Amino acid sequence: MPEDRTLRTKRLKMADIARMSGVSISTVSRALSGSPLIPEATRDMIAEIAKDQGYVINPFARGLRLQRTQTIGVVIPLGHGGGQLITDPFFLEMLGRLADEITLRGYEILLSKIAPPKPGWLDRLIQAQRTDGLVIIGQSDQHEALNLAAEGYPPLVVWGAHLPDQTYCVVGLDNVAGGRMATEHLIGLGRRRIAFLGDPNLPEIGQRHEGYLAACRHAGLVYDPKLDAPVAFTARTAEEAATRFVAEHKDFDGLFAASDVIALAAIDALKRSGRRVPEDVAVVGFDDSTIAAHTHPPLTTVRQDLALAAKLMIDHLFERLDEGRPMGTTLPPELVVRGSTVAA
Amino acid sequence: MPEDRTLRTKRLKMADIARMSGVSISTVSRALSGSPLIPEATRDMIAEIAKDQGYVINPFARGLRLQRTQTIGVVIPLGHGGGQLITDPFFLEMLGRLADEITLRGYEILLSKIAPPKPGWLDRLIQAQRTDGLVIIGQSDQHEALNLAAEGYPPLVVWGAHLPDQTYCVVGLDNVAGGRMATEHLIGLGRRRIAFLGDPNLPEIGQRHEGYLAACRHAGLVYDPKLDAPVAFTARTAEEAATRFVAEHKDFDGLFAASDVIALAAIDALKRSGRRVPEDVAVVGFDDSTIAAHTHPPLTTVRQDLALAAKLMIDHLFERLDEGRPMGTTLPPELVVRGSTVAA
DNA sequence: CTGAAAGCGCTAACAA
DNA sequence: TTGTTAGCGCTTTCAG
Repeated sequence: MPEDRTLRTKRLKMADIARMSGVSISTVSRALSGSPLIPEATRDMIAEIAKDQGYVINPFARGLRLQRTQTIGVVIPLGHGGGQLITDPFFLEMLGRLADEITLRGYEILLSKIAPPKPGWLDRLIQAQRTDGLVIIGQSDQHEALNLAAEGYPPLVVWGAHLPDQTYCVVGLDNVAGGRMATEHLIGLGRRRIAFLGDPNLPEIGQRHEGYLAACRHAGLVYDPKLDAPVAFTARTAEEAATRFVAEHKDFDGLFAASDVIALAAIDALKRSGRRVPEDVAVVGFDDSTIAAHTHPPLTTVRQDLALAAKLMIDHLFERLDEGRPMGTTLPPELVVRGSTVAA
Repeated sequence: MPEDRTLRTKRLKMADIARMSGVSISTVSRALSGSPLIPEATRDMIAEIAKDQGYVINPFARGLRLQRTQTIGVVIPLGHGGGQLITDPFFLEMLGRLADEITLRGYEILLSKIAPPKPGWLDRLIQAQRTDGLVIIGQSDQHEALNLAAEGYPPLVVWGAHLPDQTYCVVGLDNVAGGRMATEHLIGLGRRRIAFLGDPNLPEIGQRHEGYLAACRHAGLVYDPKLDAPVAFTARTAEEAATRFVAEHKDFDGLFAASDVIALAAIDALKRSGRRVPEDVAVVGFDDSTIAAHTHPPLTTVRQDLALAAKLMIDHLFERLDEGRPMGTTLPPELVVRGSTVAA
């Protein structure tokens, strides 16, 4: 197995392979790209020499020439709280799924964390021409920037909320339905004082919040802004808010959290404050992360199918790399009932 | 804010900025790279025009010329089980931490999943010259390949086990100590029939297994190979093995799992088989993933500090990008005791 | 201080 | 069927 030898010191270029094969550079180029102009025998001979030598085409040179990079950019804009770190299991799992889909299609993945997004960040990403297309995980507060960029740059797909005036391609859950579903579940269990935990300035959370409000209204519950805290995607703020709810509102008996991480943090805080879950307060999360099924109590949550979501996003992206202009897909939410709302 | 305008249709190049600024391309190049040859006034003028136009240097052209990419490759070799997907929270969290550290230093991240590693995979990655350096998450079964590649390629850092004949730079836990620690904890609780779950062909797991054996031996326990199952990092195989243990070994009372994911799957299986955790079987995991603190019961586990690990890896990598040749760091494991071994 | 020009490694007319 | 050649967009000698 020649390619298992120790690494040759020199980086080879096509000219080296050409010399070794006794042909010109163009012939090597054509042979390695499988051009029908080159007879099979020559092609195989060159391919073998290249392989033996461990030669790999320099993607920068190739990219410069072809104006294609064989790379998809995966971008995580962190416009809100959560500090600078990518830690929420939701992002991480989505990233893993996207990586699988992109690799499957023979593309490379360039990962960018934008924290915080500064004016022009998306333009710069596009202008740099480092990638053939862009997948944005989460709109954050960048709806306007996305709308502007999408006008002149088709290969862009976003995970997030569907917004009325949006001109870019979005794959996302029906968050209003998800929020309604979660809240109706709590109401159906007889809960009447239902709190909300999550930052509605983020489009997805805003829509989950809408669903929450709609469900409350429909059931004739009074909306109490004191039970509605715009916490970020971090454990700390969620714990503080939950602790405050307990202290200030003895009668609150239900909680809809905008993510599983928030829900877990809140449950911890509730327990510490002496409330039982689900007996005193029933809790619903959002995402159905891997954790949700294993927590104590197991978390009732709204499931997002990230494997499917990632596949759809990349499918759409590749259509857009051609002539297609799919405008996105809305996925149905699914309520997964577990012990945090219904005692086992 | 000019850069918030809609995207210009045309991709600009340096020549365009040169024309607009009334200078030559070389001057623009020098100005944008902050060369002291250019007077500040000219430099600012050019920088402003470039910014106004949303111009960004083409990294492929620059990379081709400079033979530097400003990119670090993060590689996940999946030589073993776990199928083709990146799903284990350990990988995902490590990836997130690395991304933070790399971004911090102004480098881009190229993410590669290698599943399964084929002969020459590492050479090809290196030869492609797409990255200035490589971080490998987990040795998988690629110790030999890493050793060979490291000879001629300094900017390589690996997360994994320290092996005696290793020539590459490794950051990793003292896994033997971790395994011993976990097992001694179980023994200290009076457990005598302790099972192991994990594939010792992976170097890290092999060392945890060594620690497990050493602790058992030291305590005078008889080693029973029937309580030692080489399961992969997936829930399914772990559940099967745990179920089998229960069926075939009525007296087994302790379990050391090579990862938290394995531990959780095993706990599920144990519960389904009617065993109580920790009363009937005490369970220790490994990793202290975010989940561990929230499971039922909360998981006793061996903590790996991934934030620190990621920082060390990237520090070492950048030293190696210069003249430094750090050979790695061994991190101390830390036992976190929770409810899966000691009832609350 | 500034510009002209060579060349990084590759692909694709265009010629032969 | 193959080779010659002109760039892709940038940096950097070298010459003013």
